[in-house]
Amino acid sequence: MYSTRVHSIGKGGKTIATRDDVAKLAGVSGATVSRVFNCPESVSEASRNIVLKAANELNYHPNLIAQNFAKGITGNIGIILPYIPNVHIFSVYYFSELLSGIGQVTSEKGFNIILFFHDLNLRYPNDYTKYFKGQRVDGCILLGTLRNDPGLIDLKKSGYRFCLVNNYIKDSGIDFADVDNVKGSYEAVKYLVEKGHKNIAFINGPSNYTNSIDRYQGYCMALDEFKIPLRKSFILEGNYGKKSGYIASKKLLDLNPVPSALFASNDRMAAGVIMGLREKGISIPEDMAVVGYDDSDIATIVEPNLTTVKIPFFELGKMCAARFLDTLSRKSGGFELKIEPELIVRQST
Amino acid sequence: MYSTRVHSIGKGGKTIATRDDVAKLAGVSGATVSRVFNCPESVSEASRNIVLKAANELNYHPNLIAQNFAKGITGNIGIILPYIPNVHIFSVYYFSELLSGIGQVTSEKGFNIILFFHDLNLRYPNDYTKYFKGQRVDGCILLGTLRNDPGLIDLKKSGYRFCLVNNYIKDSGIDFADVDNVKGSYEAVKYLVEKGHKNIAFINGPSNYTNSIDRYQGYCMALDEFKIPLRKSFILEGNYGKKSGYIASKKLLDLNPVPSALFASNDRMAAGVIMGLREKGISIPEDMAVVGYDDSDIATIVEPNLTTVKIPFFELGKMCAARFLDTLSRKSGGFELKIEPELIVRQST
DNA sequence: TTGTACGCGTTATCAT
DNA sequence: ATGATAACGCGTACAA
Repeated sequence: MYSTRVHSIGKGGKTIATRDDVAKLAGVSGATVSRVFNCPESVSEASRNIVLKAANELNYHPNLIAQNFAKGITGNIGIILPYIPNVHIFSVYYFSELLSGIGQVTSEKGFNIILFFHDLNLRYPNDYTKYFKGQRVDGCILLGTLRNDPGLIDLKKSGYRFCLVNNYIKDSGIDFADVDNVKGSYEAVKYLVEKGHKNIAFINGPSNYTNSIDRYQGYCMALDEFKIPLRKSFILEGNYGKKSGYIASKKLLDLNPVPSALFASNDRMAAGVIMGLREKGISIPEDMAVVGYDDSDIATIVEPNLTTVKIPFFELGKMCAARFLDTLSRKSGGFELKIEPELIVRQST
Repeated sequence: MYSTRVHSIGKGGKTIATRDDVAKLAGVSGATVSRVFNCPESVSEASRNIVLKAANELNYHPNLIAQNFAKGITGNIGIILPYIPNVHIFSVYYFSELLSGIGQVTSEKGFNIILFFHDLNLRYPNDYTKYFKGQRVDGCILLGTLRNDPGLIDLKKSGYRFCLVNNYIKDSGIDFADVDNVKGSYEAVKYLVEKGHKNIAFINGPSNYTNSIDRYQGYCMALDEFKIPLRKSFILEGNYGKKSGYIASKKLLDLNPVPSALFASNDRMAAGVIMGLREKGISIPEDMAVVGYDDSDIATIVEPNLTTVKIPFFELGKMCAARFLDTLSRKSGGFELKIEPELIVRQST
């Protein structure tokens, strides 16, 4: 009888040695082979050497899938990314940085990262449970989720293990790691006010991101503190893309009064604004001061370099992953992390 | 007797239903349950309905790990990324784009992507076989590998399934998807020559990348074609970072003769050069024409916008993944893909 | 069409 | 210190 399974066939037809192959060659039981690889101190030196020699001879390596399968874990952490066809999510600064940070921590702890591309174009509410149902991950970290997404509440109810980065839902009990965007925004606007600006326009991102809401709140707080009236007409909305900043810049000069400063809720939009203003002959910062947000690589590429609010996304990713892995192994309870941003002053103000 | 295994415990202590749980509830065998999920047409409608009802009641979902384990496949494609502590690899334009492209194709085909961070600081030669030995992936795509890395030859000999992106090794039999960088570079320099430039400096990336060698070759080819002598002093080396371009720009004006044009082998270095030249009061393109490479997002952010060679990395990632998955399923033989870049003319020339 | 039974490569328990 | 052996959840050849 002959098995048609492909299991032990790999590497161009060569057979892959299993634990029991090694056991047979070494003249010991399979259990002893396992012990040599898992708790070598519980095996006599003699047996250990025989087993290691046999393992080496057969080029044996424990099958990680089988190992995890037997242990009832996967060793995989899922990362759920928003996916919109032809939008290249990795090119967005903060996703890139976050992923690098998460990847560093998880790989140090021996976990694999599995990427899931979540199609946001599907009908509401988002079903995130599908990434957990096949039990191929021990838990997931969700990036780029929307504010008050009911799918997140459903996911929480389902009992699966997950956390959010760069978003949070108050009183939901959902773990998260985020930036204190209220404070970041407040500091930026406060700085402009202290430089003597009273007419400060604000171009924000879409309101379906918690980020945007928080940044708006910080803007209001700073104005309020200095008794500067809030003008609705000064609030513009972009989509965090450069082009939307460019478009917004065209409206800026038609405002009455014309603002002397602009706060953009990310650097890309700030770059678009600067491009648009330059076309109109406005010089920065003399005619208009501009403050960005993120301190992405763009901030030191645009001319003049951007004054901006620095968000340490890489660190955020690391912290989030570390806490999440702790939580998974039940070493700790839930977590709600907020890290502090920092204002970086450059030539655009 | 009571099992301490965590297998069926998840979701906060609730039990996860298995195939045999469903079978018992439905009053059929486990095999029938499997059939309902794998080849429903081979099951009578009556049984099928009973099984589906039971499965629904128990909230049953086949365990993907166990499924693949039984089938002897993993369903995972590994992506090996160069990892250097505190260097944020995802922030590099071409990694981001490639990953997005690969991710799109693999997820469409039902594969998971597992990211591996390969520490380049370990001693030579690179051992890539470790990512395969645990048999947790069906194959790997390697990004950012170095020219003639002996570790790649070793890996090929080992018989594991893999391919390269953005690199290749001649006559090695290693599958790859790359850009025709000789041609891209040739077109860029030819364009400068045709604009009347004779003194064209070149800032290249490190020579341990095949990319760099190819771009150098294209530069030489174009000069040769127009009988322009190659000046060694015109060849500068950077590290593909903005800062290295900035540093190189300082040497540019000391050359004799002073070049009237510069070709940089990526946009980041071109941006650095422009920044440096601006400090010296050199205006672009009047005093010095600058051409970049990649057409990354930076190209339209720097002022003036960069004339550059557009590399469709996203498409490259898609093509590579598609062919690689084909190869894995033995639908096709090896592949050697080279895609054509395109010159984009903007204001910097 | 359906059920039985074995195998996948481990871990972990229990005897010895 | 070591060996048998039962899980783990599923696919599937074979028999019925």
